[in-house]
Amino acid sequence: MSDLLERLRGRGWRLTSQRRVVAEVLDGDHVHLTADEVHARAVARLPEISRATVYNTLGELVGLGEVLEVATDGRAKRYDPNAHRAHQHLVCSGCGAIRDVHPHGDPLAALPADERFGFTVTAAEITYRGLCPDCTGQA
Amino acid sequence: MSDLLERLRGRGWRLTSQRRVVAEVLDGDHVHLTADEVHARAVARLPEISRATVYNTLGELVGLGEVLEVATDGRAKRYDPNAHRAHQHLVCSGCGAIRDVHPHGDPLAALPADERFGFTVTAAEITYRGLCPDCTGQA
DNA sequence: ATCCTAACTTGGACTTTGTCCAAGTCAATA
DNA sequence: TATTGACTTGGACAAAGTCCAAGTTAGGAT
Repeated sequence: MSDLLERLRGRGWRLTSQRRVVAEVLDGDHVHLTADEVHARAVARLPEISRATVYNTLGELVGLGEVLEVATDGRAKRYDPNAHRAHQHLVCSGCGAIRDVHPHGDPLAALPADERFGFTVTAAEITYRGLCPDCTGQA
Repeated sequence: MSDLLERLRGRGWRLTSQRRVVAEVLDGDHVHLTADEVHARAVARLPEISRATVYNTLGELVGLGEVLEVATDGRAKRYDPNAHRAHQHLVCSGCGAIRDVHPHGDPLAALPADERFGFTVTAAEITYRGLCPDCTGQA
């Protein structure tokens, strides 16, 4: 993730301790935290960081294309640092767990021209739903 | 939509004027209203209907499988009465317009077993994004 | 036809998630 | 190390939705 910070500094970002902490919190695979979760973890490292700054920083990272915003339910948005490899999401209907997944083929290809209604279609987001191993038993 | 009301009555629904109005508002193709929009249109027909009842009724219709809840952005959920024919959604990034679309092939088939992480996968929701004809020119 | 009652509706308070702003602080350049 | 514009802060505000006690009513029972 420190390469991320370097990259952002190259883009004129001022490197504050708050931004560093947010970037650190988002580091890793299969990370899909809500803004509040990011804030909670950031506070653990930098107690005085404010909610507003976390929202600002997340918004900037999304705008810069470094983090994806994922809305898998009607609740809080989640932030996914895995923005540089195309992927989709698999969500557990029981506990809400999320995994990054890689379906094969181009999802856009499945939408025929006569179903595009004149739109210029540029992306397809897929949410696969099911029960994770832990939740399959219970229910 | 009156067949819907009959069906629900068969399931023990009490047929109130409020529920009838909500069902009427949701009638049609390519309908993707937010709860507030449903409320506004319901009020036009039945001025004293409350927001709480609209939320209750929408929640019941979703629970009964008669209406789909669609969250295409991080904003308000939308309610789609076209629950009985499988379809996906095409959303305009400019103005938010939504169309029902029917990609071919089974979206689930594109997710290989080794990308399922032990989940029992039951559904795939696809959101295609792009610009509608009206928004393609501007931007 | 009318009565009864569980089911439904209501309005308002409350929660969650997120945005906005004026005032204070600080990273980075000179 | 002084300066300054970018950044951060906390609190007020807004949008979307939930919850609840009290009042109303659809529809079966009489």
